This record gives sequence, structure tokens and C-alpha cells, in this order.
Amino acid sequence: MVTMRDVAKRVGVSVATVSRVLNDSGYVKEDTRKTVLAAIEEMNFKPNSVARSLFKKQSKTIGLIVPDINNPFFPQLARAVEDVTSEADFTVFLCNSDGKIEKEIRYFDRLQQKYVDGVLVVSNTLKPEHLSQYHFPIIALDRPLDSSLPYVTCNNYEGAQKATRHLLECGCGKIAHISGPENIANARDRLQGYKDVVSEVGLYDENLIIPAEYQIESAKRAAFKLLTNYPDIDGIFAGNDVMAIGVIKAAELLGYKVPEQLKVVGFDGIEFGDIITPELTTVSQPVYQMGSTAAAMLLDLIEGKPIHQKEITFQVELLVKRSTQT
Amino acid sequence: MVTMRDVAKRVGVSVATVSRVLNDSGYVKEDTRKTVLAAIEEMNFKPNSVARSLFKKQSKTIGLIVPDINNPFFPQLARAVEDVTSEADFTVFLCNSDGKIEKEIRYFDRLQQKYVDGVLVVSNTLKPEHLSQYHFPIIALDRPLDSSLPYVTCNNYEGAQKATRHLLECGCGKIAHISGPENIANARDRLQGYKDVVSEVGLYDENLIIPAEYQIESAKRAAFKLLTNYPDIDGIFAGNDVMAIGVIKAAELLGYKVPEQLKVVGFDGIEFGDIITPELTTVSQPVYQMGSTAAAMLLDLIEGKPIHQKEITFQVELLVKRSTQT
DNA sequence: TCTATTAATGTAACCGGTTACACACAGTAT
DNA sequence: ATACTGTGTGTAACCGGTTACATTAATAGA
Repeated sequence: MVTMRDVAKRVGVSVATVSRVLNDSGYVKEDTRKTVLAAIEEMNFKPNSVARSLFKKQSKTIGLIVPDINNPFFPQLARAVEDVTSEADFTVFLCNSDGKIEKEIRYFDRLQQKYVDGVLVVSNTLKPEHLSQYHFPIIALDRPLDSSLPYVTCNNYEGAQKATRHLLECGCGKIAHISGPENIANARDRLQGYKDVVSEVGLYDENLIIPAEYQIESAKRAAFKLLTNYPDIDGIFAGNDVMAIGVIKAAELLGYKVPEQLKVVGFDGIEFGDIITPELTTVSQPVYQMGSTAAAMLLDLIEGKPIHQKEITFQVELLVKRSTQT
Repeated sequence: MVTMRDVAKRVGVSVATVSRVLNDSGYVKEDTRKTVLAAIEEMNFKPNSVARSLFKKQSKTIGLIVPDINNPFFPQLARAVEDVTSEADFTVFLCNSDGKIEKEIRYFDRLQQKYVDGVLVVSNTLKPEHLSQYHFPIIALDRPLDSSLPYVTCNNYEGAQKATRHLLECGCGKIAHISGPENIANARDRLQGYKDVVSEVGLYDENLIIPAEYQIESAKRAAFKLLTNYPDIDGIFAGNDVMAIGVIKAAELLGYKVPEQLKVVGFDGIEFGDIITPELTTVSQPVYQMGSTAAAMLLDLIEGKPIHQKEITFQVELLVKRSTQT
């Protein structure tokens, strides 16, 4: 590997001069600059970022911690984050925590040891006391961690209301909800949005709410149970799209016609909602935008820029498709 | 940040001794070891991996370059890679190249500057002459790059044959193929597998082959064209699952009943093949296993272990579902 | 003419682990 | 008593950029 000293020796200047050329700092005579640049080119010298990191205590690197990149929501997010940070010459460490706090902490430690400049994290479990020891900016994504930490999320409560109202408007009289895991904030918000709307019109019934795991199979089982116990259910709001797909699968198996006999709404707006038959009505989050906004915010924090807004909540949009057509 | 010197000072030993304790190297008296360990614990000292990297010229870090993490094939791969390497205390840089060679090279340069210990890359464009300047192990994933480079892939040719033969066995007499981009090796292999089988039984017709982009919309258009020009097509083998979904969507719009009038087979075995109606018959690749194998191989290369096999080809499996039911 | 000031460059310490080498001392073989 | 081996520890150079500080020359201002 060619080092700065090699370049300096070749040109006959000191390493300081080469460094100055490289960083456009201090005074360098135009002639010298050109010679140095030529030598750098010729010798194919690439500065060693590890050495630089060591001295500067920053690495042009960020960490992205998600529960599982396999969950269709996260690749979009990861892509957005990578696009924005890569543009600013940063590189992204990808970490899968499975939502387990030990893994999250292990990753945080590792990332700190590698001098990451900041971390974006999707977590339900981390508390301020875990995070206080890390001296780099942290932004929570999708799920707020703590009021002291900046976060980017979407309006889950309102989205759930929109979904539930839409089912009412479609003429549904018995609307069930398959909710996400209770320890996930957005699942609680969505549940609350549903509850408030059905209560408003006097349709609240706690037996029509079943929690599941944000996964197809688990939602399928939940839907089975619901539809078996209450065959007259005519609308189901699922806590996310993946679960809504499970609902449609279950309904199909039980001989329900969607949307004629049963209408289904999901949440997230993942791409695959469109491939199921019938296409899925859903509350769509601007996932890419959420990721890119969070990433841009993190870069600002890293550069020490003031943050205009510590908490950003994106609005969601109801996309009406076949699964709720009247 | 607590440094080794802080710990050394506190205990009253030299940094060398602390380092020996940390690395279990050289001689350290049992008493000393305990005192040092206690101080490390108490002071919450975490060794700085950047400093270590600088000296050791390796970073416990690898790069993973994929075209686009949004493509449903890659999250699984990424997850496998991260699982295996994380276990060995490595961290993964995620890079999205969009299949563009400039981006790929930019990432390679960046990764080299960060002293990555190795790279896993999915690419169609990189040539040995681009790669020769990088002095860390590289493994090609999914698509072989060059005979000199180790790679992990699956038997695309045979898989395509299986798919096509299956359509024949289902009684199809006019079988079309929507192929992937010509510059992608696996697309060429799949095309060839198809061609060879239809030729064998005298059904080859070049008009029944249309190239598309490994994407839903593009495949939808291709299927439209095929079915419009040749309404008696009764079987379509799509180059991947995403395209197969496009085919089913197109068939639906044109009023074809799948599988009664038209049978469809995909390739890849992505999870979402099961959510479409009818569920998709596909040639399934062991994606997770491919990723974990490649990662394990890379770790071996990094540790200087001999590689038993430079080229690993996984067998694929035909999963028969509703979309080809007779 | 003498002192500031700016331009241009070099020297060396620094970031924080790692390790070659030196040294000291114990125990053992000769 | 001498030489040798094994144990335990410290000193300082090293990895490769960065930058505070020093130095020198040249130009400007008094």
C-alpha cells in the first residue's frame, strides 16, 4: 500500500505538505500542489482512512440497527439510509438485532469501538440509561425510543383511524383488529386508533381484538380464530400488511370472499400488497422518505449543525385497492 | 474514552501488560491479570478497534456489495452473511451498487481504504482487471465473476430444465420464456436450460422468448405481448419469481385462468411467491445457505485457511404449487 | 533600515493499541 | 559456580494520517 510518506519522498516534500494538498488546508504553492497531485495520481495513492479516523476520532461511518432486514419494511429503509449517507461519503454498518436488547447493546458497543459517527436504530427495548454511555448522535427510526432522543416516525394513530373509518364507510358493521406485539409502540398506537373509532360509533368489542406477531402465519391463526368465533365479522383491520396478507389467506381458506363478504385493510404500504389477489387496501407510510430524512438528520447532528426539529412525524395515506372495494 | 494507558496507570503496570491480558498473549502473572481485568471492568474500558486496525492492517469488517437490497432476493442473503460474520465478531458494510460498475469500484476503493478484511460481491460487470489491485479476499455471490475468483452460486441451468420439463409434464404444448437481462449470467443459464429442453421435444420457437428486466412491470408487459401474439400459449417459465408474479398479473388482466388455461413457473423461491393467488410454482434456491456458505468461506480466506473448494454450486429444488396444478 | 505580516514548508508529537526487544529473576541442569 | 531455560514485565518503535509549532523567505508598512 502506498502511503503519504512514499508520495512525499517521491516529490521531495514533507508529509505535512502532502496532507495539506489532500485536505486543501493551509498554504501550498501552486507548483507544489500540482506536482503532489500528479504523484498521487501516478502512484495511485489512496489515503488510509483508518489512520485518519484514529486521529480525528471519527470514521465517516454510521451504524444502522434493524430487527431483521428480511422484514419487507426494512430493506426500503436501509436503501434510503445508504443512499443519503453514501452521497456524503459515509459507509453503513448493517446490524440485525432480532429486537433483542442484548444484541442491540452488543452492536452499540462494537460500533462505538469502531468510532462510528452516529447510529440509526429501530428498537422497542432500549432505554436512555442504556444509551447514555455512547457519545455519538443516535436517532430512533420508526419507533420513538425516548423523548430525549430525536426520532422519525409516522402518524400511526391517525393512520389506524383512517383505516377503521374507511371500513365503516364501506358499510362494515362488525370490524375486528389484529394488533401487533404489545411491546412495539406503533402497534399500540394503531390499536388505540382503531379502538377510538369503533368506540365512537358504539361498535367497540374487546373480543374482536387479537394480538399477533407482525407475521403472516401468526395473523392467519388469529384470523381463523376471529372468523370462526364471529362468522359475521365483515371487516378486519390488520396491524400491518404482512398480517393483512395472512388474513386474506385465512379468509380464502374459510371460503370468505374478499372484499364481497369481508373487507381487509393493512398498514405500511409494502410493495407486495399489490401482488396479492385482491390487491390490498393499506395505510401507506413514506418509508423511503422516513429513512432519508432520518439519515440526513443524523448527518446534520454529526456535523454539529443545529437540528430544526427533534421529532418528525410523517403523515400516512390511505390507499384504497380491491380488498375493500364495495 | 478510557484508553489502555489509563488502565495501565491505574493498576501500576505498563500498557504492554494490559495488552497481554487483553489478548491472552505472552506471560502475565495470575495476580496481575486479575487486577488488570478488575480495572478494565471497573473503568468500563473498551479497546479501540481503530487503533488496533491501524497496526494490524485488518479491521474485523467485511463489505457486502449487492445491486439493490430492495430486491427480495438480497435481504435474505444479507441476513445470512451478517449472521455468520457477526458470530465471528465481524461487522458488515452494506453497499448498493445498482449494478453499475462505477459504483462498484467506488465502493471497492472505499472499503479498501477502511481496511476491510474481505468483500462479498454480487456483480455482472466487474472484471479481473478491476479487481487485481485489491489485496483482500473477494468472493462472488450468486453470479460468478471470473474463473479466478471463488464463487457461490446455484445450478441455474439445471433449475431451468426442471422448470421447463415440469411444464411439459403438466401437459403444456406451447411454452414461452420471459428471460432476465442478457448481461446477467444466471439469466443466460436459465434461458439456455429452457432452450435445451424445448428443443429436445421439438417445441423450440424463438418467438416465444422475450427478455425483460427481472421486475414485475417489465415482465407484465412481456407477458401481455406474448399472450396477445400467441393466445394458445399454455405455459410460461419466467426467469425469476418477481417476473412470474408479473406474468400472473398480466394473465389475470387478459382473462386467462391460472393454472387451468395457463401454467406459470418462477425461479428463486422468494417468500412472496406464496402470497400470490395462485401460489407460485418455483425453482427454489437455498438463498440463506448460499449466503452463509459464502460468508464462512470468506472468513476462512481471511484467516488464511486453505479453501477446499473454490467454486460452490448449490442444487435447486422444484417446488410445485397451485400455479401449475393440473 | 527595522519590524510586522503573509506565504510556504518542515519537524515532530499525537491518536491508541501492538509487539520486538531488553532486562530481571527464578529454577534447573552441567 | 556457570550456563541455560522459563517467567514476568517494561520501553519504545510502529501503524499512517493530522496538525501545532517552528522556521525561513519575501513583501509591506513605519
